[in-house]
Formats: sequence, C-alpha cells, structure tokens
Amino acid sequence: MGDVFKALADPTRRHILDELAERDDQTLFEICARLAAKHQFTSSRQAVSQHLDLLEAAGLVRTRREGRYKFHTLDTRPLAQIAQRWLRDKPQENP
Amino acid sequence: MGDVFKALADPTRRHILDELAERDDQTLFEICARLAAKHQFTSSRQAVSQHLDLLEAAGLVRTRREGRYKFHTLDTRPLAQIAQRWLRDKPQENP
DNA sequence: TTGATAGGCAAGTGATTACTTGCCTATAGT
DNA sequence: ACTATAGGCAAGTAATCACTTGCCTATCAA
Repeated sequence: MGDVFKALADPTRRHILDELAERDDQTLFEICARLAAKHQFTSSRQAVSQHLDLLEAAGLVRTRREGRYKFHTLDTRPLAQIAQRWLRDKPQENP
Repeated sequence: MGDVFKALADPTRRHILDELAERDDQTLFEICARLAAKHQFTSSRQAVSQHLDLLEAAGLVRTRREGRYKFHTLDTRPLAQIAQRWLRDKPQENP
C-alpha cells in the first residue's frame, strides 16, 4: 500500500500516469515517444520500462499482452483513498 | 508542487502526518514521544526534525514559534488536489 | 548565574534508487 | 529463413535519501 506513495514520488512516473490518463492501452514504445514529444524528457526505453514495472507493482497500471505488444492501462483505484487519509472533518480556511 | 509527492513517499513522514492529524500544535519532542509509543518507530530527534523540515517545505506542515517551543500543525490543503490529477470522468469498474 | 530543556546546523555514512549498458527472447513481416 | 520490431533480464554506476554524530544557540526555571 505504501508502494503507491513511492510510485508517485518520481516525476517521470507521474508523467507516465499523465500520459496513460490521456490515452489507455499504450505500448512501451508509444509511451516513450509521447514522453519525448510532450516533455523534453529523453528517457530511455529501459528506464521507462522499469518505471512501468514499478507502477504495475503499485497497482496503478494494468497490462495486457497481445502478440508482441504489451498494452498498459491506468488503474486509478489505488489513488482514490490515499489523499483521504489525512483529510479530516475539520475544514481548513482558504488561503 | 512535486515536493508533496516526495514528502509522502516516506513511511515515517506519513506517520508524522497521522500524528498531526490526530492532534495539532505538537512540538518536536511530543511528536517523537508519540511516534515511539504508538509505533515501534524509534526515530531520533534529528531524524524527525529533518522530516518536519521537509514536510514544511512541501507545505504540509505549518509551524509557530512560542518561546522555546515550536508547534507543528498539519495543513491538508496541498493534499486536496494531488489525487484528483489522474481521476478522470471515465468511471472505473469495481473489483 | 547555573543547569536543564527545546531546538538548530552541518558534515559524514549507509542504503536505496534511477538510469545505463549489454545481451537475450519472442513475435511479425518479407 | 532472414530481418526488424517489441520487449525482457541482469549487472554496474551515479545520485539521492534517511539517518547519525557532534557541537552549538536560545529560552526558562532554580
């Protein structure tokens, strides 16, 4: 469960989640290409692959094999609870 | 802004936030004592102090000086948005 | 003023982490 | 069969991070 927090700690992984939030079922190479295009992030294939493994271990990404393609999909369920943990009934004043 | 995610990545810091969510305006020593009591966490004073600095830099903790005491208070405002980032309109099916 | 309490600063250490490098497997097109 | 494409595995490197260690300042009580 703490894996979700660790997974979100890295900016590259957050960009990957952004990418998957925009479009589901992307392959590793698609994600790499889009990361390089949108951000100036020149992350290598292996780096992104390891990030995806970590995101999958945290339950934030689900994968599906199809031939030589592996599609990655965002799973937002683990995100729902994490912020609620410290949000108390006591409302906070606005800035 | 990414500091919030990094701040939440460490389990000790999450325990500190738990502690401050239960009771506001705690000093460094109070937090240390409560961490040691509730969890088996034997974190040193300096370790907790550095965690509090990091939490304050992330905007999750606000401090107030009073004589030789420094009181720490939880600020939940940065937490409100972080999970929303990837929560799309597209609803996800239940497990 | 002396001693105790609350906290701060900064260099150093050990572990974790992000990323690279090199090579290997499998599927698909020709 | 041959080649290109999509991806995997594992060891090594460099940077980050959590924590320690040692000493210092400030406030308060006696």
